[in-house]
Amino acid sequence: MVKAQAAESRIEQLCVEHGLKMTGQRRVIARVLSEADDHPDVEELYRRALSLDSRISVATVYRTVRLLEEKGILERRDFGGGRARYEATEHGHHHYHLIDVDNGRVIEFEDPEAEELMRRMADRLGFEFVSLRLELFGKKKKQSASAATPHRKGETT
Amino acid sequence: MVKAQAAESRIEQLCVEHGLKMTGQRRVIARVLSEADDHPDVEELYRRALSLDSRISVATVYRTVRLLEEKGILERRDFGGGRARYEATEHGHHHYHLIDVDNGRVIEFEDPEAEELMRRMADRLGFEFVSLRLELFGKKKKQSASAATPHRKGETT
DNA sequence: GTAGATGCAAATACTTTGCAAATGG
DNA sequence: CCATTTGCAAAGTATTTGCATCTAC
Repeated sequence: MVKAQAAESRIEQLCVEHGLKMTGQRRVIARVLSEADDHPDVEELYRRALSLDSRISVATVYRTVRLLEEKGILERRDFGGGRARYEATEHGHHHYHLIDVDNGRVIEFEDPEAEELMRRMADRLGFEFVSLRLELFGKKKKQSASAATPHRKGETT
Repeated sequence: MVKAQAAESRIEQLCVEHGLKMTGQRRVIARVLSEADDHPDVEELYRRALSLDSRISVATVYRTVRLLEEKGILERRDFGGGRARYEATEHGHHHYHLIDVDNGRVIEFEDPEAEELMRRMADRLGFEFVSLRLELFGKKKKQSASAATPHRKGETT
């Protein structure tokens, strides 16, 4: 009684839960997104999807990321440079991005205080908090006397 | 000995200080930018410039905002919606933006804590703080029991 | 006088869309 | 089956650029 089938990717599961029709193309794109640990733009998603299945067009990638964004499964990011970047929506623990201005690399970090602070700020301004966009730009320091890099989640593109 | 001439706009002064050649078009665009208290996109800057002087092309507006951004006189913003928005760089006291998700209106606010917090975060991650992009998205609350709206700077588009 | 700025239109870059053919539930 | 989705190419936006002409310094 074991289902002998290629494992459903995490994002594919979410698609099914949202009642989306799972075409071959969507399955591939969902898989690419599930396996990505960076912030690919559409062109890059298309490239990765093509390497898994050649019968995908870039228009479908555009349509799919738009759909998944509307469903709240994906989040669109803008790190400058014109093109939108995508990453899977995370449930509770939000993270933010530090962009290395010298090479464009992106480091994710968490900061529980930041959201707390901004929730209070929204409240004071008479608004209900919806979301927060927080991007830090910095240059890597040369000398590293401190070994600790707390809250660091990883470095990607 | 009084110079009888149309007052130099603040941004025009900055242009001169940066050694830019002051053409008629640049003077007009500088004036429009100096007088703006909102976050106009290129199309809007072009419209305002045209109303002061008809011999300006949109290409020049694009070229000028790019130049002024490179010189650090202007800052480019992205509030979603595809087009870049511009505002004059402020010296010391930075402000951030709260975007009303219902109507796209933008409210500026200050928060000394936010930058402090992010400077420390950058430091912990081994980076030298360069800048911070912070945008808050919210919905206006209905009932307003609190009269105080501290740090509020103004509401624009 | 001359390096640099401008206008115009064509080019680019990213994204969306119309339509006929293909397909998932 | 039939409502949806897809591919393709054309259309849309926002922005940049080549080139001849103009202009600030």
